[in-house]
Amino acid sequence: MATTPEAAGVQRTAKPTLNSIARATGVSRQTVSNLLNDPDRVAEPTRTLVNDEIRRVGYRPSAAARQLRTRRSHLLGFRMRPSGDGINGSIHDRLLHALTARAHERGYSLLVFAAADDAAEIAAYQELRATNALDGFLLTGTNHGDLRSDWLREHAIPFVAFGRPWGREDAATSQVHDWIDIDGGAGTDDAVRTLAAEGAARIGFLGWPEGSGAGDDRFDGYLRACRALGLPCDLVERVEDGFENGAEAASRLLARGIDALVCVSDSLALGALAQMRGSGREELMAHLVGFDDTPVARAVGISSVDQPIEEAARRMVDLLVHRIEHPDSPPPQNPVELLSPTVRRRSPANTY
Amino acid sequence: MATTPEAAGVQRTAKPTLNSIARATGVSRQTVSNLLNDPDRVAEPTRTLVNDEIRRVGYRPSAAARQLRTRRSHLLGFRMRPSGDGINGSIHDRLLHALTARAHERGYSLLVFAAADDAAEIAAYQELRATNALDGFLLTGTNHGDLRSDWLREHAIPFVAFGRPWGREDAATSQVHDWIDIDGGAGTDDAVRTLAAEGAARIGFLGWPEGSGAGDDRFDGYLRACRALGLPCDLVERVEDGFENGAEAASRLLARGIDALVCVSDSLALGALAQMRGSGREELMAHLVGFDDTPVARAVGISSVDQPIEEAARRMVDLLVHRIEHPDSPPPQNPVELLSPTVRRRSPANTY
DNA sequence: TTGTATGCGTTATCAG
DNA sequence: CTGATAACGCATACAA
Repeated sequence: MATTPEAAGVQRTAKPTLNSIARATGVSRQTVSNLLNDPDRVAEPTRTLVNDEIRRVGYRPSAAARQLRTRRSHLLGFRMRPSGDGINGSIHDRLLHALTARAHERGYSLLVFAAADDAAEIAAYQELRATNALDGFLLTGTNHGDLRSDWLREHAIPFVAFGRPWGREDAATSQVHDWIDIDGGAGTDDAVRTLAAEGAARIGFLGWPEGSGAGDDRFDGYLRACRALGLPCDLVERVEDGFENGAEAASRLLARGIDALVCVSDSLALGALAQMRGSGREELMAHLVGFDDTPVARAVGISSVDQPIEEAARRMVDLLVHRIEHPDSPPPQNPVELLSPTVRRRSPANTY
Repeated sequence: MATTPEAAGVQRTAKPTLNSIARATGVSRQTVSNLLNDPDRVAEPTRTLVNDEIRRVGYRPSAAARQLRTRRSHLLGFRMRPSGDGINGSIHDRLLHALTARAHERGYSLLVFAAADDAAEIAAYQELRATNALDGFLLTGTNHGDLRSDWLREHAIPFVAFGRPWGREDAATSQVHDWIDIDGGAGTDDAVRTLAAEGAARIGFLGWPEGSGAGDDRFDGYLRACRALGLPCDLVERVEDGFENGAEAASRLLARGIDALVCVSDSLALGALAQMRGSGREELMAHLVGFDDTPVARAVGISSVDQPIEEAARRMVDLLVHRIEHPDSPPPQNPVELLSPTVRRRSPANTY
């Protein structure tokens, strides 16, 4: 890689270091260090002098050296999940992006890693923690009896989850660990009420099989609203996620007579939409609500429950950073938080 | 952080280090180091002795210390792009996942960062390179006169792009920098031929406005195939990406009389599909081809050009790692590579 | 084959 | 308010 010196006029100087700028300004090395970490400790004459030199040479502290000394990497771990359906997966993408942005604002970076299953994820924690000294982890997709959170807690590793610790009676308020979640039940509740206010009397529910935390939660919201409104609450189909399944289940619901439909995902909603059209029940298309407000729903014009992902990401990072930087002071914000989603009302594109 | 010693029975031992396991086994510190970096240099009796101890205490080398010494972080940078349309965005997600997995196999991790535009991305390179000592970068979405690649090249920072250096006559073979790309033109070419073989005579093209590398490339493929086949090649609409735009443009194409349609994205294809149905031209839906083979296309049953993203990711990582670890030996693989996509033929779900 | 010395860039401790 | 000294964990000549 022998670059001829004259060829690179721009920046042929060696990488600036604490030492080099100390020499250049005639102060000692730790004065420079102090200036960076605790500016008030250094008096005015030297302060600007050193500051100017720092800017002049474009000095940036070495994360490795700092990490070696402070045992902090300023790195947060995030596991990449397989794209899955992809329609709903876009929300994962959105979360990652929001987390990255917020972490950056707080002086942290995200280290992403792939893991096939939860066991592999735990192994990754261990490895990343030991070698790369990750300061904490951001979890997604918590499920019943989640092994990951247990492991992390046992090892006293800071983390915050997107999703409640499901499977506990007190899931919605449980403080077994820090978490931020979206109140899915409130979303379906709201959807039912919106539909009912528009005149729907037989509102169907198209959800996931019993057993998934988020799915059950959304089902509960449907139940709650229908009962409160005195509407039938047995127009229910619960199937695995996916377009095809949505279409099939919707056809059964259609046969039983519904005049509106709430779905727990946009994949299912899209399938239902197709079924409605296929069955010549186009008038129902405007009374269909999906979940996640994915780009597909926006494009096709399906109403959907919009989750405040960016807000959730902000809180997750803030909470985690607090746990890392002030391990034994209580966080300024609630360590468990249920955020409310919003129903985005729209009607299928007229051409569609 | 005062944890009572007796409370934590599990692992109260200090973090194992090169020194600690050297002491425990009675050898010197660098013997242990050697064992790790060049196992052959240490003789059999000691080898297993030390190895056992390493496993016993679960020793893992400190990345920070190693990085400080070797000036290598084993970290690769990847910029998160805004989700955008989201339909097409899922391919970005897929790429990131594949890159992460391959990097892991090669002993590297991905550091993701957010940047609003290319200028911010360059600033991020500089910062991440200086502080976190990233070994290299993975670029996506190269465009005409890309500033990022120029900057990286000037600063001799290893990188590989997903996308050609557009805007050069020799884009398809240009070696101005390492890149892997999908041969979009081959994809549309293939799509046209497939459609023609099935009897289509007036094949339309729904693409992006002139000026985007990938878009022009795909248009070229269409042109090439139509001319070779003696088919009209002027049934063209070029609009900004999106469902609505796709629907509108498709209606114009429909009016001009087409019997098949090739689109440069699944968003556009989905819009076109809607338009076809809305216009009572359902028979055309089976002769529609999108691009990227996104989950939406799979769900709805739109044919689509599938890009070998995983393959591309594998090559990108391998190439970049080679550049990092063997800066002046030529890479074993071609530093620029055009991968062929595959047309996934399907027909719209019958219920849809 | 194994051990000794030294330095990577930073922060912490404790003098002056 | 400033500066000397030590240490973080590892790798790399070099010497034995």
